Amino acid sequence: MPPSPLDSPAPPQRGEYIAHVDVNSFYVSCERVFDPKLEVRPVIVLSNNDGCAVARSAEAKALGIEMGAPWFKLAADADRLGLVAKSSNYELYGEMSARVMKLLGRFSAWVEVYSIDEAFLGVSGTVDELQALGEQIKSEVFRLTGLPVCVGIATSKTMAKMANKTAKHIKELGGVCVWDRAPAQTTESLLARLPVVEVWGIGPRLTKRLRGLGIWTAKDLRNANEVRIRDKFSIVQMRTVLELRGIPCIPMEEERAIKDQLIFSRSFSDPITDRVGMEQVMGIYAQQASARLHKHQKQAKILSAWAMTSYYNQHQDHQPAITVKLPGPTADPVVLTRAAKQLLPQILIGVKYARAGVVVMDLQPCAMQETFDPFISAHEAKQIGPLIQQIRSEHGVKSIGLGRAGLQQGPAWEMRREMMSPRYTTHWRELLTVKAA
DNA sequence: ACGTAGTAG
DNA sequence: CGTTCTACTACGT
Repeated sequence: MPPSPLDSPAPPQRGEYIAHVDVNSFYVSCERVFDPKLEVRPVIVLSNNDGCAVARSAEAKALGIEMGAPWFKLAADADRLGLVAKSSNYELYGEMSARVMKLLGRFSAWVEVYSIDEAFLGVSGTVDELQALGEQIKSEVFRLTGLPVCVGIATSKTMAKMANKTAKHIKELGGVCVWDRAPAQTTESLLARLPVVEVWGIGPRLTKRLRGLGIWTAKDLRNANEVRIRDKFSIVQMRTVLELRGIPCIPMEEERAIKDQLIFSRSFSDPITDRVGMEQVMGIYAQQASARLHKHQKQAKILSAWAMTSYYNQHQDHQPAITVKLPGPTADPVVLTRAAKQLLPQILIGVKYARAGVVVMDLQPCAMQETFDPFISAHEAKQIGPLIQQIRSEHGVKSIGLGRAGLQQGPAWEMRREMMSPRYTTHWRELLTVKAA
């Protein structure tokens, strides 16, 4: 039956929705909770090594400070601008995150923790009920943690993210945006003004290629032929097109009990140009990976190691990498170190390597039972890894280490603070040597 | 199965 | 001179 002006208003439709909750400038907001003087000032939080800005307050953004802006370019002007920079305090952020996520569990039994400061919630109701729910989430999180969040609610994850972005940008919304509650005219114009790079899942490379197809805005992408998009790009981008139409294609996920891989990688304060230096790095990184595997009670079946020159090094570009099948599932530092050092033959003398990393993959939980395994290594059987961890916890992390990674007087790069992540570095730079094999 | 590309936060 | 770190999915071979 065609609608007529005499019809009573449609009864409010209850529907299944997804709420996206995101803490505003998360790291900065955490700092502000414990240091209110930072309110109203432009504040940034720096990455490891105090390398670049990874979180910016609204005031800092207003100063034109970009995400990833290198601190060395900002430091000179900081005083003049009244800019406050803080080094990362990941322990603090992790704990604040846990508080927020626990709170969100009160509003939905279906919470997917997407990142340290974001979650998706399965919710349902009329758009007005959802508006009230969003406002309640926002005020309760603030009341109980001191952290400001925005809430976006829509029928797909991509649109929930879009709604959240809208809530952040249009301050009249008060930090909550229920997409379907806004007049179509409004949402259409929002999509038409939003550059396609702002869409969740569309990065700079895809943006360039999409422009070649005449797709510049979120609206252009939504209206694109999804099959054509799939053929030109991949199934992922086709899903994005459908999600922009409000059709959920990205399911809510269970918490991943077992991560697929674990990475330890760092940039060096000074480049490494020889195999001895790289050998030491591989030893340290492999032992870090081992420690994390132990902590999570996991074992790995595959190890990759890689090194690379700086992205900014115009003269050299070398990215050696290896992948090694481990003799069996293991977290043993001796086995992992030996595997990681297989990268060394590929290291070219004189090339300035700027970073390196160790990746362990194909992770599985440690078997609880003590099974007979003819392939288990001698060190593993003797539990060298757990022993090292225990000694470190009792005598400090500088007390013990394997091979070159245990040298207390390492080469210059090792002593630079830039080598270290804010939490772990203060520990593992002070290792001693022990012969384990 | 493995290496590469791209993306997110 | 110098620009983070971790983790995922998809694709090509």
